[in-house]
Amino acid sequence: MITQEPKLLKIGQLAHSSGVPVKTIRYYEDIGLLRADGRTEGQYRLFHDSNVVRLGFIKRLQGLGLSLQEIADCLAVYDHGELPCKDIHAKLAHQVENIDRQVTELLLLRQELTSLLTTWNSSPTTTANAICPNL
Amino acid sequence: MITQEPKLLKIGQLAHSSGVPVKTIRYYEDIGLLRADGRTEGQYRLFHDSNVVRLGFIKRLQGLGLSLQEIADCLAVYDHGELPCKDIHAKLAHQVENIDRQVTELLLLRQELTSLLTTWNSSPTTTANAICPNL
DNA sequence: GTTGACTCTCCTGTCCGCTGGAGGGTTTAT
DNA sequence: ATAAACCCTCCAGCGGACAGGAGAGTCAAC
Repeated sequence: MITQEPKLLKIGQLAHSSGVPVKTIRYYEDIGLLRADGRTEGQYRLFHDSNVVRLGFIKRLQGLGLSLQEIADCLAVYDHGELPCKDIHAKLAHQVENIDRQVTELLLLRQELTSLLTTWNSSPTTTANAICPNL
Repeated sequence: MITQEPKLLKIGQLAHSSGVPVKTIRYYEDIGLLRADGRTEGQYRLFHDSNVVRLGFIKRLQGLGLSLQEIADCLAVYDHGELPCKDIHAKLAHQVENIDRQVTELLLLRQELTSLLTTWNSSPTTTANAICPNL
């Protein structure tokens, strides 16, 4: 039986191996995204190393425009596999819908931009259309 | 020849027909997204009605997560069809890349979330995995 | 056992994108 | 002529997501 030791990290180590600043980690703990798994005698936070992954997850969600509050909701799914699930399930489903909407809008914008670009390319320096009509 | 009268709107009218609050319009003017096309005797702003469209554009871009600064850059394309274009062209192209990246990430997240949802559905109330392993 | 790096709490400041309010002038309708 | 609605400027504040720094305690190494 392989004893997989769950390493405990001090905040600086966690910061280092997650790429998230110490200050931010403390902030996340404050608002409940994270929980230290203990403290030393001298009140140093100790984090289970799984928090490296957790922070990665947070950062990924955040990179997609979710607010920390929304991320907290998502994390609740992981933390309590428990049964306020109904709400959370709905929320997640809702998020998925949001994503779909976002994607289609993005694609639309993408098209607009690229068409703008090609217009720009084809009429290289036509100062004529100084006040662009295609707005 | 059809004389297309360019209507001038007071800020309230512009607000009404664009759906953007008066305060916000003034703010946008402050930071240079918009320009009043004149003032009355008594210093009331007057806006060309094309600004209705302009505000719509701004709001759409904003809805897609662009900062007001980035939007300003985009608008510069319209306003000066002029030749800092090189930078702006690059920026727009960059935006397109960003969009692509965002879309792929969104789709990835979407998949994660849906798989989470289905897992949840299939194992209805398995309190067993209270601390979810698939983080 | 002392130095230097690390950490603690608490408080303040920053940037963004507004929003609210005070205090006061302007337009428009009647 | 007056009231209601509208507009002006300026300044303050707010929520989100941190970052900076003061002042003090702790840990690890030599």
